[in-house]
Amino acid sequence: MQTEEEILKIKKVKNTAVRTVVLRHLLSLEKAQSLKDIENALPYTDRSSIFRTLKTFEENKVIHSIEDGSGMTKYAVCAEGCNCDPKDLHYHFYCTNCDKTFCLFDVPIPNIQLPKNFKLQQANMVVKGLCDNCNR
Amino acid sequence: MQTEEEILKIKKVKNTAVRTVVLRHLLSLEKAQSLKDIENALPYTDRSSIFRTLKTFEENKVIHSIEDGSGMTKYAVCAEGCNCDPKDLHYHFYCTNCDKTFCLFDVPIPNIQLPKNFKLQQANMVVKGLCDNCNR
DNA sequence: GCATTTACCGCAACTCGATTGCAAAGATTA
DNA sequence: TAATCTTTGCAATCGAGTTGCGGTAAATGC
Repeated sequence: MQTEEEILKIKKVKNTAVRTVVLRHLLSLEKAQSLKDIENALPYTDRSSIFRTLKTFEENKVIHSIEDGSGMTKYAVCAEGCNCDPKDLHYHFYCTNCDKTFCLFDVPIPNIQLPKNFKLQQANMVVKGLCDNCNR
Repeated sequence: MQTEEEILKIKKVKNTAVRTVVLRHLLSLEKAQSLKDIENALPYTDRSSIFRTLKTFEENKVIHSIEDGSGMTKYAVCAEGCNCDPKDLHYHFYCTNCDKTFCLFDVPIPNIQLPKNFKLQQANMVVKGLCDNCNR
């Protein structure tokens, strides 16, 4: 497991107080977080600072964003070695009961045969249902 | 191809002026439309009426909604016989250049082996890239 | 056919997540 | 140190989505 400092260094993002605390928070959780989640967890850090930090992280591929259909964009730390290429794609699972979003790194994404002349750049694959905790 | 009246009858949705015009508009286009798209195309129809119409259509499985990551929910008419079950899933393609969203009915969705005790209800699979028109 | 109930429509207002302008504080460079 | 660039915090704004409400139209009961 890499530390915040190592990740920021590798991704060439300057280390600041807000960036460290946001990244540490994301690393400490296994689930994707919304801006509001992070804001609530870090009450002394300003929302717009967190917002801009997330944008910076995304541009530099420290994190990736997920549209899970909950109405809020969520963010999760990229896996080590991830370049956010199509090959780094993975499914996300959104629990419709507890509103949590999981990265399904272990579920392979098949090759998608697009129509002629369409070019794949990215994908956002969200599977919805009940997570193990809510499926009882 | 079914007419608006036939579809509404089959899906047990009462036919009204707004519903007819909205459904006709969606049927006339091969691409998924946002509320704003529809609003712009139907300048004499009120936004909230269109909004409620879309909600009604969605509840009654006349249309399905797509979160393509553009920030706006888009809507497309369900294929004939669609029940919006997981088996009726299909990929959507979002063109990052022209902002259009296509239903890829012909691309099969593989079985997704979820982690133990997770239950699939729905999915939102959006592939992003360039459409044939923009990929030149 | 007429009264009553229910559903639909249009307008305006509001909610809330996302985003931006700006000035102060901090870091970097010359 | 001075000049420059970046980051931060606050407040304001934007825009998609949603709702309350009164009026109108359609369906139902008598």
